[in-house]
Amino acid sequence: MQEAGTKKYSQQRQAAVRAAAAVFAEKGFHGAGTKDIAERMGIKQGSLYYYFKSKEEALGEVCLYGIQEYVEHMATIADGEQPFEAKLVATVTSHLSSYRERNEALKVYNDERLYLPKARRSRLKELGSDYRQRLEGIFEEGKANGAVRQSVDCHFAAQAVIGMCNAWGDLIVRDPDLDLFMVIQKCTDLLINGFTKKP
Amino acid sequence: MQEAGTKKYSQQRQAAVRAAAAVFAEKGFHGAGTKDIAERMGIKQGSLYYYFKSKEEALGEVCLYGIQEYVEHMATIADGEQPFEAKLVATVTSHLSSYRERNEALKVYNDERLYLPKARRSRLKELGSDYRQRLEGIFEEGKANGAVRQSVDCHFAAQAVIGMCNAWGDLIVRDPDLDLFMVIQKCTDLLINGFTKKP
DNA sequence: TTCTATTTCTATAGTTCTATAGAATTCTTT
DNA sequence: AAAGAATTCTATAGAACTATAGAAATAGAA
Repeated sequence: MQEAGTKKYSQQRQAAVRAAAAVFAEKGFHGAGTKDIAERMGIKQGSLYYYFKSKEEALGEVCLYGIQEYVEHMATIADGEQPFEAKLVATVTSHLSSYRERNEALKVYNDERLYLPKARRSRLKELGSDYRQRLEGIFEEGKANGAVRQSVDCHFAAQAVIGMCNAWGDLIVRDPDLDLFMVIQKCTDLLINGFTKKP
Repeated sequence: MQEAGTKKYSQQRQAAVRAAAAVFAEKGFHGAGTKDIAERMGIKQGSLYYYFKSKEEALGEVCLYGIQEYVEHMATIADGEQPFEAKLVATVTSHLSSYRERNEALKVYNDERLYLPKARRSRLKELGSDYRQRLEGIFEEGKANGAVRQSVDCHFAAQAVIGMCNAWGDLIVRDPDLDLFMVIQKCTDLLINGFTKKP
């Protein structure tokens, strides 16, 4: 069995997670077979179970991989010293870029995580809440220092930003030719005009 | 076999489509079994094939059911005489309300239609394009008569509205206690502030 | 009622999929 | 090179699922 410390093992396991991410993103959790994942790695179906105890575990790993770093990045943004608008731009940029960089894992987190059993979902839930709360905090801070209109509901606003980014993220994953920076720029434009005061 | 004209048949078939919609929305196309759908109708698994030639056909019907009326409604809005803002409000209202009224079918259209074979998807694609184009037209009209800022990209704007509505629609389907009209009001607020000129 | 058409049921063939066991191979270290 | 550990393979049990065929039940019309 695996010695979790092995360098080769963890590299290959990372590859397994990425392969699973790609396949789950394309076919969905239930639509994807363990055979599809294995094939993408160039190994046989049964061999996949050297890396995962079950298909569900694979999904769990993909979701975690998909959201983890990106939540950490949000913490950095939220705790920073920048003004509201810069934080919003940074958030949208980070969120949308991660759809490209980390490939399909974030999409899988969004679309398939509900198929995980509750126990496996709790850690993901924490991370998701963490993200949303920090984003909410950015809006609250913005309201406090006058950048954001008083009528804005911060909880709604955070949800709206996340929802919009995910919707565009879907298109970004599906269409590799879509201009990422164009999308980032237009999204932030919309949000800034939508939430901040006019000079 | 079925005589398509029978009143009872079409009623029961409608029930079958709705049952399929509910199950597909909850478990996804591949995660759902024909048994689940049949059970929800109170019939046995095999009997379902009296109404559908295949599971795929069921999905096709659900998607069609999910988007059809709602596209027709959009045509009415787009061709109307109202000013830009009223059209935008009507669009968002129609879109989000249909997540409640027509239950889960629209969610299924959004999330599962890609699992249909191309042939079956073409009609849906038409309807979807139709919707987006008309929405784009509303923005163009708005630009022409000065309501919408000149810097707005109408194609982007239409996609953003759709994406935002779908994201909230997901939450609306998942959480029946979520206040629909609150969401509608806040979404339109954001969009109007984001896209129109300030007085 | 009796005949006919509609709807549902039972049973099953045939397929596909997950997970496991144990053998075979490859890599690492001594 | 030989031993031991890590990785992959083959083969398969066992479960689940789709779709079909034909029998049974139900409802409607004559």
